[in-house]
Amino acid sequence: MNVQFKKGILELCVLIYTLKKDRYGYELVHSISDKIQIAEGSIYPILRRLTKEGYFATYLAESNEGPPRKYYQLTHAGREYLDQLVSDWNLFSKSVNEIIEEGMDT
Amino acid sequence: MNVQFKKGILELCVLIYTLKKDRYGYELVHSISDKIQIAEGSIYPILRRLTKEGYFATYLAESNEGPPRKYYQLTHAGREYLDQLVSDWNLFSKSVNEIIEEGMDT
DNA sequence: ACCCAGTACTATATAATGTATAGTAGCTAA
DNA sequence: TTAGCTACTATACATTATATAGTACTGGGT
Repeated sequence: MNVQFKKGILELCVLIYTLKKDRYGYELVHSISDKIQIAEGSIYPILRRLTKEGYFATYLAESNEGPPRKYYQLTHAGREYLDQLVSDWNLFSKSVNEIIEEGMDT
Repeated sequence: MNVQFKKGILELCVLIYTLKKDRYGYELVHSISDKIQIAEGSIYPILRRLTKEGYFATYLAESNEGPPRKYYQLTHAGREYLDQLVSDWNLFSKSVNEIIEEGMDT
């Protein structure tokens, strides 16, 4: 899949998946990859950045399937940022679709 | 507007706008900016790259409103590439919308 | 006891691309 | 003649997805 299209959207995906429950990195990679193929190396930098910016709180929890998991919990600021991103996406994709429709109507 | 969302899409926009008739750079900047705000510095590198890759043929034409204009004409390969990009975009935006719908249904 | 696969995270370097900024140059109108 | 619009070029920069490598824990097969 077109790599450039993903720019900015992975952030949105990560935030959405943490909306209903706390998630850990490895889980996010595989959940998101069901829809949009991504690499492990893409998720962890995003998680660190969003945490640094105050959109996630984190805590460690033991696992019986491997090393401890770092869980990411959406903060209030994170929720607001997510809403903004979704709104931006809706406007953006609408504009792109209009350009395509107007340009391709044969 | 979210800068990252634009990555990869400007290319698609440029190609679409040259589908019905040949265009020059300055014209493209302003046409596309009606829908998605972009800078002059974004368009010209794209035009040079797409030309280098064989998706555009170019020719100069005089203008009575300023310096000569370099027109960009979509090649057959350019048309095929555009079709591919639109197809990629449709799949991508569908996936993103599914993720948003599934994640935000309260 | 040993090795391998799967799980889980971290760190670094790289590639792609939109933007900012600056510069060149032609035309028209006040 | 000067300002403003038109039109293109070039360079440096910021952001972000990826590739790659490494650390480390668990459990199963031999």
